[in-house]
Amino acid sequence: MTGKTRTTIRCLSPFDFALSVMIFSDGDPQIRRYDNGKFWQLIRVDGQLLLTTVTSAGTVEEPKLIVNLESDSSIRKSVVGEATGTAAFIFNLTFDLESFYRQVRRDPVIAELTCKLRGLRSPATATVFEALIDSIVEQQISLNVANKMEKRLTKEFGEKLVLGKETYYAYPEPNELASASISKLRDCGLSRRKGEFIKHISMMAEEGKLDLEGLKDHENTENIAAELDQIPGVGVWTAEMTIVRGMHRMEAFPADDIGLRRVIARYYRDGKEVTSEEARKIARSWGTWKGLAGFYLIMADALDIQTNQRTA
DNA sequence: AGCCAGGCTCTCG
DNA sequence: CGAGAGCATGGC
Repeated sequence: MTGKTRTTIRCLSPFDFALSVMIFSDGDPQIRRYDNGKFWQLIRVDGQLLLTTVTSAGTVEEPKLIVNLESDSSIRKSVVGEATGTAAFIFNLTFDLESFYRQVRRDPVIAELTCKLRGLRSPATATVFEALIDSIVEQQISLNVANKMEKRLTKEFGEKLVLGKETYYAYPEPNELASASISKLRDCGLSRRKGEFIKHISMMAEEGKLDLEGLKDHENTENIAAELDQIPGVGVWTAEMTIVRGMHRMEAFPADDIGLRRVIARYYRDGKEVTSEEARKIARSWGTWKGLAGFYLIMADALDIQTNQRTA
């Protein structure tokens, strides 16, 4: 028995769906991908895996999303609500972009980019766990290499959903990585060290000694960073990346990030390298959501957008 | 070939 | 304590 259902989501304006999911254009079709107007990935609700396909049915100024859910068993009504809620979280649909735009007016570079990339929202992972594990995988090595390892991790340890002749993989749950052997983690390309950190974190999460998802509810973002920083294998960079990409706390600003420093160098220093201290200084005029401003820079760079503004 | 990639920890001195 | 080595793979 299979289940299929369709629903729509209203979104806070503006929202440019195609622009926001463009980064998944080269994604693995069995894991997470954007292609030909469609975004898809598995979403887990109460242990049930749902192939979630999202398309746009509106405009940037009057956005509306269509969500199709498909599973290998029947889909209950309450599951539909939770799955669409997760989708809304992934795309950060309730964030007030206009007040972000108002805040960055002081900085001519970001202000210009927010006009050219109007409606861009930064996608997040469905769980904090996924953001944290991926960030550990991405420590030090190139994104290209890290992404390959993440795919191997997902296909090796994640649960799969078979629909017709297609197979999809969900991101591994804590228990699935907690019971992984170090040598199998090594086979995914991870260093022994990283394998041990990931296994340890997964065990802590599985045993309830580490409530990663609960961190989302903490008032103070700096406290969350401090708590994450205590975890073995997690430093400032990993904590901030996890907060930004797993919680949508865009007030966090990963100034240590080499990729972010590179785009800051491009748009503010004519390509001349900046230290993390300089990056922080430049970001002072970006208002509350500095992490989101950074994301705009990264996307602008990826799309090779030129700016007229230049600050010396 | 060797160096470097969205870091972090451990070990010396 | 601060500096430095070591780790993993793959692209250039």
